[in-house]
Amino acid sequence: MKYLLVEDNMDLANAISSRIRLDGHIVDHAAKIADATAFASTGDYDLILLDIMLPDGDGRSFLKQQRAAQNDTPIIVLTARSQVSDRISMLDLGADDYVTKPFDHSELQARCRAVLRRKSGSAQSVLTVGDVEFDTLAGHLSVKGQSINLRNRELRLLELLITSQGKVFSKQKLVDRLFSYDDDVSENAIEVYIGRLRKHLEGSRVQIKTLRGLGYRLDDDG
Amino acid sequence: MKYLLVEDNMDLANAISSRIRLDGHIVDHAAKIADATAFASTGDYDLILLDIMLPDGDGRSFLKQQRAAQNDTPIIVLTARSQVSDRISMLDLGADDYVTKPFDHSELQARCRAVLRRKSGSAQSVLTVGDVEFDTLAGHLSVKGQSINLRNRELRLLELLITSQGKVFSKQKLVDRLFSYDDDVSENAIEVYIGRLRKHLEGSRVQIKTLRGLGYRLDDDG
DNA sequence: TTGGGCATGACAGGTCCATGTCAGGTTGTT
DNA sequence: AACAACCTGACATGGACCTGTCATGCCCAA
Repeated sequence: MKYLLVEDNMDLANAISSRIRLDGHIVDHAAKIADATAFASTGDYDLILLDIMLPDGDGRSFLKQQRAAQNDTPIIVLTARSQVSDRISMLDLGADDYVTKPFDHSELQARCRAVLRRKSGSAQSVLTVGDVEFDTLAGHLSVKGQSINLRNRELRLLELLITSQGKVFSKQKLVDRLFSYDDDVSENAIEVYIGRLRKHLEGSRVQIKTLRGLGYRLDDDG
Repeated sequence: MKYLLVEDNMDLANAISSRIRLDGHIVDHAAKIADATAFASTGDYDLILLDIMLPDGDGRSFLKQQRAAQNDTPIIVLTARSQVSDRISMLDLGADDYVTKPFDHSELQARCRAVLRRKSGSAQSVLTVGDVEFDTLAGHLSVKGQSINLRNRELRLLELLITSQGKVFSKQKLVDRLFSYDDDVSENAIEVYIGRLRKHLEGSRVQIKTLRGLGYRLDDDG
């Protein structure tokens, strides 16, 4: 999963970011609304964590802006305890949930999971394609009943491909979704990971097709 | 578990050793019967893997020698495919099993487990002492139903103490059983590990007693 | 057949974790 | 009290694993 954290307090931002990374996710960080807007416009995020008090404006405007622009990426608002009335209006403006500061990480984690589950539609976390089963929550793959260990990056890549099974992803798109803004990574990294994933999927009906010049697609050749 | 591998072919010996170590066990290696006898006399091994063709004599003599000396450490013989008649006589001489070369590691592994299980008497692998449950096969500890993660060395130490619950182990004895001949380790390492194990056992009725000048003993204070 | 896109084995850097040592403190025995 | 045995927090080391790059070779299209 790729998170966008919008928060101007650097200490807090770093703390939250590192916890999210520990869970194996990617985080980009924006300290201003202007930056947040630029990041969000890529549409590469699965979840946005939004502080309301920001130096160049109110989180509310960002929220309105996003929803007006048809961006339905889940947004969780981080509010201070005092701003009670705000919290309700946040939900009205299209926020998916809010967490009152101070919070501990396990609470935030739980809210994130809940929101992601709600948005992804299905209550269940196990996706099945052909003879492949993928548990998005546990991050676990099994092929023909055989359990297979994936490394984190392989996992995230497979998650992308399998949740939009049949869709074509360009290498650049995959880079954008799998890496944070400031690591800059060659597209070859994607080729390498596709190769590694293919190795894991050997013997399965499910395979990753190369569309020369376009990208990759997960197919079920049943 | 501590293994003694008696094998003169260095390549094969190294291959087998490293696989055994990967399983978290200790291996000492002897290339000659003379060395093997010296090693085995310590009685610190849980299992002996014995090649028959050795430069300074026949594995048979070693086997006879050990059994005559009342050493009932399990012995698995490694034979070449041709030596058919030998294999039966091996069992008569007191071998517990044999494996014909070439074999793959999973086969050897399975035979070792089988022999160890047979020798330890109980078919079940879960030992219970007081409010502590220890699964020797899975290498897993739980205290009062709470699952606890142990590191490999802690596991092996606990395994020793719990399978001979009530017996006193001197620090030197523990070093001999937990480490291979060529790592030389201070007795302080044992003190450290006892301390770590005690931490894991906090809140349990079961505890490790210090017998000053003598060693350690696992007790159930129920 | 030529060139760009793609595949892949080998490798280097980094991170995480298990492990044993050390130093200094505590306990127990004489 | 004095000495040895023992305990323990902090640390250095090393190995295992993850990860992205590189170099090289393959493959497909024109």
